[in-house]
Amino acid sequence: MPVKTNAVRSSAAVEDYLERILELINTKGYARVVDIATSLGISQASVTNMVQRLDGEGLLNYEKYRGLVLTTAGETLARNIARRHQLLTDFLKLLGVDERVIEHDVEGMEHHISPSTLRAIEGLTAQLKRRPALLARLN
Amino acid sequence: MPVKTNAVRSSAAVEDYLERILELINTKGYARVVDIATSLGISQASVTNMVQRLDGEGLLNYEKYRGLVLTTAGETLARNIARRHQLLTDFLKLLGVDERVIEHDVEGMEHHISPSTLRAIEGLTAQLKRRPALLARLN
DNA sequence: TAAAGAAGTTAGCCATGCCTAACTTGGATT
DNA sequence: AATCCAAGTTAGGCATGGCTAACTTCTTTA
Ligand SMILES: [Mn+2]
Ligand SMILES: [Mn+2]
Ligand SMILES: [Mn+2]
Ligand SMILES: [Mn+2]
Repeated sequence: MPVKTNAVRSSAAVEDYLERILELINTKGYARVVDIATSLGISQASVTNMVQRLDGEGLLNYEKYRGLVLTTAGETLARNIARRHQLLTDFLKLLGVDERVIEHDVEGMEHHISPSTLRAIEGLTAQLKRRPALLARLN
Repeated sequence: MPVKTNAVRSSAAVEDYLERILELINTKGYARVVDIATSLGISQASVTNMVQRLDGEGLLNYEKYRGLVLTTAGETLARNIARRHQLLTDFLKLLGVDERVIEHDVEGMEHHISPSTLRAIEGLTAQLKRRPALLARLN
């Protein structure tokens, strides 16, 4: 029978951690506690704490003093939030919003986008890329 | 000389309270603790607590056991978040997102929209309302 | 191989924002 | 005016997610 993957209920903080961990792994090949801390602008102690929690929740495998790898569940969540981040960024770039503002706003908004809203903005973004007519003089 | 209104740093929770209080006042004429609690789906105790805090922060005037009114600062904040809520709702409605999903997503997203992002989406929404051509077949 | 420094962990703390249970207040009913 | 009950408040607790300070482990270097 098909395996029912329990929809993990993840907070904004959890999503930010997973997203950043995946990004570090993709760019550096690994994600150390110190890297995660620096990248998120928080203390190493906070990262250690969260990493232990995520291990307990089965989102990553963590070996004390060693390192961590995302589980399948963790990577799925990470890719999912990364997708929302990317789409929102694309969309706002299209609208000509300043890069710094985009980063700030997307970092918050990305955690509140349901699948159907995501699809709608995705579709609109695609249309706008094709016909950028009405993008002139937006702000 | 011009009065510099200190930009009050408000959390998502504070914005939700203020927005709801303004809405209650606009529709019922007043905002009782029990109304706010029911409307936000939280306990009266939590509301009492927050209301006392908002009073301390000068966002409303609160008289124990009596009632409360928004200060100018509080009402400004309330109108501001209400505006973000309305715009996002309009925008997603235009995209054909389901009402329930809109409500859910907007309630979260509204707290992460900078002024320039707001203006950009505002402009886009206006354009789309004028030429709804590319809104066909979005989802 | 021993020491030093970087990385990681633990302990204890704090703010936010929610809860329930128990108590108080005030307005309506009689 | 006494009583009742809805509304309001207080006390105490909990989860989340930060922090610093102090300690431990690992790695690199002399
Ligand atoms: Mn984020
Ligand atoms: Mn992100
Ligand atoms: Mn909200
Ligand atoms: Mn709202």
